[in-house]
Amino acid sequence: MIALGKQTGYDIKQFVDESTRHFWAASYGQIYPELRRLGEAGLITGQSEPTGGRARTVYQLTDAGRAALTEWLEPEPDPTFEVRDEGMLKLFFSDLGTREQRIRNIRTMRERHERTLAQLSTLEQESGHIPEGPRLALEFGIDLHRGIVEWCEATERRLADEGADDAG
Amino acid sequence: MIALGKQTGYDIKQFVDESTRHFWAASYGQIYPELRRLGEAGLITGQSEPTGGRARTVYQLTDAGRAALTEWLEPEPDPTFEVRDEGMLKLFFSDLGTREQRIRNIRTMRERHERTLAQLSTLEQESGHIPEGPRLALEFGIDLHRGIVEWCEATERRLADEGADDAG
DNA sequence: ATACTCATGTAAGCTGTTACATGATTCT
DNA sequence: AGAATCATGTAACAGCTTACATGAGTAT
Repeated sequence: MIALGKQTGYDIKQFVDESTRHFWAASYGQIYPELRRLGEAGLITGQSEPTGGRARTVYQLTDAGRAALTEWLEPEPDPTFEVRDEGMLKLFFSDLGTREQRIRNIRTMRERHERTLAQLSTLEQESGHIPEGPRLALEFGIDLHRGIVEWCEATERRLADEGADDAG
Repeated sequence: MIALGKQTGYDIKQFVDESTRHFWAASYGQIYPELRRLGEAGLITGQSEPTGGRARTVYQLTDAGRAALTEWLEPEPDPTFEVRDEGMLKLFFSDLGTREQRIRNIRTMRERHERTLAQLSTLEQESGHIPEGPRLALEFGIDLHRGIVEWCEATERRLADEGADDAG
């Protein structure tokens, strides 16, 4: 983030929340201690640059930091891909509930992903020039959540049809 | 899991690893302490049923446990959906590296999701009768990872074409 | 014999969230 | 005057992983 010109912990937090949040979130409780650790490790340096009487520390990469970044950029054979999906967990166990509950659960999932999709689409519209990396990540997110919404729609229809068969 | 007939901590771990793992993982370090806590809360009871000289505790739901489960099954308005995607993070920052590195990164991502897809497909083939909930979760996983693989393929092609333009 | 599976559990540590505390500056 | 934003930071806790320890039963 510092390499992209984000100077302060606050900057980084703002940027994470409007960019990587959907595939890699971060909180102040992570960011500030991490800046301290990166400083101690000699990968970044911080200068105090207050705005008036307001404390403010701006960071830059050191040579060692740039080298570490270059190394990190190299793809690894088995990158972390972890998901925690509460809606899917409830769907998995939905045989223990009612049919109607299962349908409502999928609807709730769909609405959740529709909200995320709307956020990402807004982001896409609002952003003017955007570097290739962030643009690919954004397009990926839109595709992913659209795909999930479509899956929910299709499944809702299927379950509704099966219900109609039962009634008829 | 106990409601689905998984009796021991070991059982639960095995089952998680072949079913919910891709959207909700769990380790022994979570499972055994959680069984103790659920027992203390009066939601489950455990009986010692050794197999020969091998210690073994089988669990069942109490009435309170069944009630808690029924309540949990009800969908919540904003269910957790969290992703940690290291490949996407590297792609996001890929403007700081080389074009060739970016392409290799997407390829690595694709291979990672192809492996997951293969696992899920095998699971689908091998499983005979499977309840609706788990079946929907499995189909979702297959759709999701296939979608990601296709996105990677399309993006790899696009980046390769752009590279060809530059060279020509 | 040997390896694998069944089975239980914990200690140490890492990662990360939530909530709070603090206070200056800027916008309305 | 009051609200929003800029800015830094921590304490307590929640959640989870990794690695280890232990040992019986079962298949090759």
